[in-house]
Amino acid sequence: MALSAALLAVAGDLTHRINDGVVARGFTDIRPAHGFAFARLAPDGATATDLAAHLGVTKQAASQLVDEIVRKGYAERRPHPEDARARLIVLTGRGWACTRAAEEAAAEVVGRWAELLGEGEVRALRESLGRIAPYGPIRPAW
Amino acid sequence: MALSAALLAVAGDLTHRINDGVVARGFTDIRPAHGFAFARLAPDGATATDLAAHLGVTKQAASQLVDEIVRKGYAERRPHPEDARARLIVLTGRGWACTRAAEEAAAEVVGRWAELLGEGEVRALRESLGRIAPYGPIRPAW
DNA sequence: CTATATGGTCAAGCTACTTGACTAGTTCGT
DNA sequence: ACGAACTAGTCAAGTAGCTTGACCATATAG
Repeated sequence: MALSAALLAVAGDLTHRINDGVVARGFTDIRPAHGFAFARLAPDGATATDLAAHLGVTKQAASQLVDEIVRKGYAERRPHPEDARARLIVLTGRGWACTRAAEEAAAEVVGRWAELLGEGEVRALRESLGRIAPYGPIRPAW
Repeated sequence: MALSAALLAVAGDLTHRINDGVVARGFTDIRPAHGFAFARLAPDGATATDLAAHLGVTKQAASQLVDEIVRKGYAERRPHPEDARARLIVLTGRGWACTRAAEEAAAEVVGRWAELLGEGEVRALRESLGRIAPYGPIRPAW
């Protein structure tokens, strides 16, 4: 199997399994895309435009996504401390809980890889992928 | 950076770069999803239902995708030799050319990785990913 | 202090998917 | 061998998540 095909197959499977794990932990109303958004919001919040750039979509699409996660109680819009035009989107408690659930689910999958490959090989994998990972937006796979 | 995040970032980037490479080679009217379809059709053709299972979508969606690539000249529907209900979808010359273009583009990206990591590490990467790659459908990343 | 750029919203439209209902052909059970 | 159940594919309608375009409010540069 070609490297690129294997990589895409593993990535698709990983996304799917993380989503399943998050759903299994009781967060049934979100999609994988939201997880990528949460990852950007997690440290200190972000503006809708930041989020748009991170996800590689228009700011309108990002704004709609924010509407949704706000409506579902995962985040809230606050006035931005330094720019009266902007809003700072921050995770709520529920948002953080969901983020932790995603991390647990991801760790579970990686744990299964460790059983197949061994710890050393998993470390090497992380190391290699980390060195070729891009800086730009995290896009959906297609 | 976490392993799962790095993997998804690399996969998203790879998909995007392959698509760019395919477009640069003159195939401007297709999307990454079509490439996954071509991969399934390439050896000996497949039925729409096979394709649906491979892509993880409904057969109606697969059928619509087939409509599109037939209309654009990448594939054609033939009567199935063994089942009068079914149609065998096979690539045309243009479909094969596009598939080769995608392989070239993928090889180009992997070549860049080899510059960053070295040949040995790329081999190890392929080996590791091959061992954790799933058998099921190749899904879009989300 | 005017001109231009930027953050965000509103509205409308598009596209790739979905669900549901159906026809034509195949396979299984007796 | 014949009817029941299953399977390949299509037609039609609906939906979700994105897009483009127009716009307002605030910020920044000349």
